[in-house]
Amino acid sequence: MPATIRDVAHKAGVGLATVSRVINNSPLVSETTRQRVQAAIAELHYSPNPTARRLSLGKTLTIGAIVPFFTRPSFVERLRGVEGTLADTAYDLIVFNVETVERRDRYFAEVPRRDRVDGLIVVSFTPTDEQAAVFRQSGIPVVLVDARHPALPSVMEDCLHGGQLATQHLLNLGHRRIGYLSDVFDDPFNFTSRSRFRYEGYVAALEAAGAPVRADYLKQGAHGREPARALATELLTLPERPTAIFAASDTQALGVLEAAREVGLRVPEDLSVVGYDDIELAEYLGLTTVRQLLYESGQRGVEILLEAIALDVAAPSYEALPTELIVRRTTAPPPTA
Amino acid sequence: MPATIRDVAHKAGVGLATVSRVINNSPLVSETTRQRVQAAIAELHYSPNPTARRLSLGKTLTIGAIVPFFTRPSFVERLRGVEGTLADTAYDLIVFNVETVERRDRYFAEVPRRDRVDGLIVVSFTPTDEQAAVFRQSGIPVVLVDARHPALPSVMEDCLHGGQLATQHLLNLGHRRIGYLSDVFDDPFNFTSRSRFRYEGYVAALEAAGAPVRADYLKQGAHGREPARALATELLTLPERPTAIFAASDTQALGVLEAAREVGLRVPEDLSVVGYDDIELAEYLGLTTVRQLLYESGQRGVEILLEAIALDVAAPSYEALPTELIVRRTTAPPPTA
DNA sequence: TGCTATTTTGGAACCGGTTCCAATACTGAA
DNA sequence: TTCAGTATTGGAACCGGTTCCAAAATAGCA
Repeated sequence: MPATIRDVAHKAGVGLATVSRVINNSPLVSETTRQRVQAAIAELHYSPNPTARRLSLGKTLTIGAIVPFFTRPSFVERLRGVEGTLADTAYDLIVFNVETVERRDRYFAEVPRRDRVDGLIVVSFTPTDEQAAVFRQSGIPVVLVDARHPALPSVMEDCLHGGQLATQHLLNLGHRRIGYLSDVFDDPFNFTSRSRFRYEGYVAALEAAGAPVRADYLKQGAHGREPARALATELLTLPERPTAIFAASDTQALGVLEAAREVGLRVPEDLSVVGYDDIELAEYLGLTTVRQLLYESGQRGVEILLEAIALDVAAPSYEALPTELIVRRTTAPPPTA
Repeated sequence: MPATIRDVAHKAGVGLATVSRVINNSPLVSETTRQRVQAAIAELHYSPNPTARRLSLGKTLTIGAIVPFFTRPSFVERLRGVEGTLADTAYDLIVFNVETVERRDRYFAEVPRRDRVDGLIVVSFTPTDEQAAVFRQSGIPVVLVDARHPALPSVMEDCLHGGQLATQHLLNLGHRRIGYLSDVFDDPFNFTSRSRFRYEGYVAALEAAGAPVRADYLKQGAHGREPARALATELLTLPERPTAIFAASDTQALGVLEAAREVGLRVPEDLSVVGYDDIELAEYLGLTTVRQLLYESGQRGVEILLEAIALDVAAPSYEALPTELIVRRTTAPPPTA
């Protein structure tokens, strides 16, 4: 059995309060006593029991992260930012992976409790107003990463700007007929108001350039390469097909590339394609895309959370992370230009 | 402040021991008392404080997972198996991500402690004998997933068989000059005895078929596409180049494909390529590869761990998970055949 | 009805820390 | 040398559960 603080106190010939002070390096201990206690600690290989500490302090010294972390690589990268930032603190990270709506609801109900975690990071889920209210009433700070709610602190990349960047790039190349392809704006997970913001950026860029925003150039479907391929085929067989397609994710951009191949269009000569996310594959395939600060988003989320814990307030806030356009080999001037 | 067990006891007019019995549905409570207590619990929205429970029980109700989880997609998939299996139990999962040797050593030293976790899953690290000894002395069960050590319970795919499968496939197609490309057998993380086992499978298959095992057909270097590309180029510019290359990972197989393209060899007409892992990209590119039961490996690891915790013994064991050959479009008979 | 056997029940100790508060040990000045 | 004032120290209560053990309540049987 491991040594307890009482064993140390006994061996060092001091009271337990003194040992506790040494452990938490309080200045209220004389140098000689400190050394005596430290010798005892070393001799007994003592290290404080975390559970007892938690109970006594009334804190869990634990941060929870609710993440759909396996469904897309970008979530994993954000989680990595969370883990990496927490690793240098005294907090443990408990991971709650969500792959179904049921699991999400279960975690949303069970995890945000004072005696379970000291703070909670929620990645890529936009809570409903009721859920946000539950978070607020839980008494622990909850920070959203890659999502946004007016009642909660949020860190999110600037999708609107990202959409603008991508579209502007295509406009600069001379494109005027630019399609937009994404998953549906409202899915059961509430993932994707992101693609809505990207769409808004797309629209803003088009309007600023005086280019038409055509309803038949907007295609939406389930997430994934295959559905995107089908949608892209529809776009590319329109009587007046777009000369460029902006896909709301790289995965979907892959579907677009496939569709182009099938239809017999060369990329980028006949068709320009821009993705979003900059997944590993994007570099391999030379896909022009928008890169987000994924790791940093998790990092900032944790920083905000730890601050909220320290100050015991979690004021709603919104922090936008910049995005960056990565120009590779799938974009070029339109064929007629 | 949330209600405590004493609040419930007071409200229900019973002693705390009785409330505790109701919570842990002990049979030693009369039906009427049980209902009275349950009413009080419901009314106060009581739920037991996990930290207090842990301290009292002397268990952490927590499982730790030390994983290099972001460095490769396959690790994430295994971790997913761990998380998914734990989600239906009373255990929390604390994740320790390792990206540097320092972090690994720190976690190996700090995490396997009775008062920290009840059990530990170590993914994709082969411990040294000293490390294994530390694990055993920690007093908590430690299960290796995707690694193996004679002193510890281990779950690992049958690499040898995987290597055999891939090589046999190429032999069946008529290849006799088959190269093997992998990372070095010993790296600082001790990841890769896996590629050694795969190599052994490769050798076994060649020998069984009476095909030559040539030293100049074995190339090793750092993991990653780029180093693999360089190594493959060496292989492909040999005076008598191999007609097929078996790469120890899909990532490295990508490098082989690039090298083939640069050297002007068509795949699979001039060169057959087999990878290992079946990463997402493999399907996209039509890469023939060996698939492992990644999710299942994490799952089995947890099952073994929970059993060891329940029985309070962690006998060394080794469980091999089957592998499967996925034939796609990068393998064909050799050009001369 | 009386007495033992069996259920139920509650008190109190315990898990291993932290911290308030009073007690003790020092310090320097008078 | 005495005494106030400060620096150290230790005892005990507390965090919120679980569980041993003895006591109380009920049941069963003569």
